[in-house]
Amino acid sequence: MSHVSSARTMNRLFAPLPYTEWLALEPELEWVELESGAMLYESGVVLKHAYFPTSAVVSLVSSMKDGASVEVAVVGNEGLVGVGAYMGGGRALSGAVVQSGGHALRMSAREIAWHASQSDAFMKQLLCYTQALLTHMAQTSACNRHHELDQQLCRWLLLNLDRRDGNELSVTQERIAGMLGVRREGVTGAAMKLQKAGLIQYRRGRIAILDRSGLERRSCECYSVVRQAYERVLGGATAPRARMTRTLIPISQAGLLPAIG
Amino acid sequence: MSHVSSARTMNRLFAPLPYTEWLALEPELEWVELESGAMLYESGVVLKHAYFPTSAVVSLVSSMKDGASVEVAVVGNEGLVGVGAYMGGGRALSGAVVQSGGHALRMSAREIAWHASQSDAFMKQLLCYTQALLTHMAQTSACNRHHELDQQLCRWLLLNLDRRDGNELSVTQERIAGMLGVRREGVTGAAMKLQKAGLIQYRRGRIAILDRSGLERRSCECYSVVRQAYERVLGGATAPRARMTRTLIPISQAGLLPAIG
DNA sequence: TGAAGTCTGTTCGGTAGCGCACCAAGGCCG
DNA sequence: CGGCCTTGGTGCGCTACCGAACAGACTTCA
Repeated sequence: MSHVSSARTMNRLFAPLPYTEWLALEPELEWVELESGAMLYESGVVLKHAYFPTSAVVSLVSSMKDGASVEVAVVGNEGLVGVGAYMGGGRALSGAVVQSGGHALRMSAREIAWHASQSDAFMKQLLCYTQALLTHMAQTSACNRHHELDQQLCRWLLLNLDRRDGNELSVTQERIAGMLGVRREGVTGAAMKLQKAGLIQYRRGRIAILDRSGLERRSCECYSVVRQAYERVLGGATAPRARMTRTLIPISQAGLLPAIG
Repeated sequence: MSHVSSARTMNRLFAPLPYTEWLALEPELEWVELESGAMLYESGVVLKHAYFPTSAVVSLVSSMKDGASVEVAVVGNEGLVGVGAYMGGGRALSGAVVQSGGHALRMSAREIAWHASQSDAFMKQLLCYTQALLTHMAQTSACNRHHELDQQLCRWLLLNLDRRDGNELSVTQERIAGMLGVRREGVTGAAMKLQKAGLIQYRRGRIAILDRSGLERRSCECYSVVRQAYERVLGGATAPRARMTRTLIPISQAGLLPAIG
């Protein structure tokens, strides 16, 4: 697995670690491929692993008995899925669904708890991320309550775009509806508004973003609040992923990424 | 301040600490009185203190530019307000409003960060609480989206009751509306439903709970999910506060608690 | 006792989103 | 090619909640 040695640059939590501490973590990391739509775990279960997405994007979802659900946060290569693994209890605080297929590094819950307790630098990274996650969740909650559907859709698209390559998302309106906690028809309506405004283009499970800054303008304040929360906590080198990776050589990822979808 | 020595039993986070670690923390704790309605801090500011409520109850609130707001969690003597103080960044992730007046212990942000890094047991308590808080926030978010106002009101009343003495809350409908992120009139309607059902009695800024188990039945699942999250993480000794304190000698608190309201 | 302020109850029109049912258009596969 | 499944677009009645305005009731304090 020669990929693992480059993992440090592919999940941003690892980047600031001293080299010696990285060496201790590396043997515990395992590459996994996450398929779009897969459920990593359900709320409340005992966590076996924590996942550090590299190219994948994962949604944290809170769901009710009757099947209704809402996304409470999104995780890309700036964070990890399964914070419960090092916070005690070791249980999942919400469900985790792969929003957009790709790769991740995973570490067993036991190992991550152990290494967090041993390495101050690693723990600091985990805690900083968790704090940003709290902000993310709080803002999402307020946004769901007060803002209109098309604004929420803008926020959702932007937060997902920032965690992916390219300017297209492979997602059905049905899935988005589940994340925003509304009906599919509602998303249809909101998406059409954005399409008529020339911001996006929708075609059967694929959304192409035509005007990103237009989306940002149309979005509510929540997007930038959340984004700033991550930037503040993770340091300056946190430009949106799309911008970051555009300057990378795509070949290094060609071997990792199958057709996105 | 002879009260401080009893603080260990009055905020549950301290209870499980080894005695020697408690001795290290105690000198840093300061009693403060929190007045109902006071804002401890606003979202995003640099935290000066973290607060460990004893008899007070504090709401964590996410608010938008236009003044709209939602409560994302409630904190009583099972937790602390200002988790950002030990998570890096040191900034408030949300606003904090005193929901119900009373007392709290506070510690400077610097000291709490320092002691958390020094004491594994203390850090464990903090992290366990933070995990429960995450669950609380996730569930609240889903509840706000999917459940009806009178169910949400039940949840809100119960979560606040569990963190207070007695079976009365001193709170205006206006304030509740701000917490649930709805209009005051909506709360009036929901409260009247509950009153007609014989569950509560409302009179000008005071709600008396007439039938607690009825409220629990009428509430959505969210109340019990949240409550179990705290019980699981904080250990078995986490009966609702109302039940717990009914068996305590009230004299020890008479000196602390002014007229509630 | 009276006036001012606070809190709750009520009304009325407007609207965003729900639930349901149905159709139309891709895309997939035999 | 034709059938099937998935996905997206539409219409319609309904309900919960919004926005604003106002009246009544309780509390406080002069």
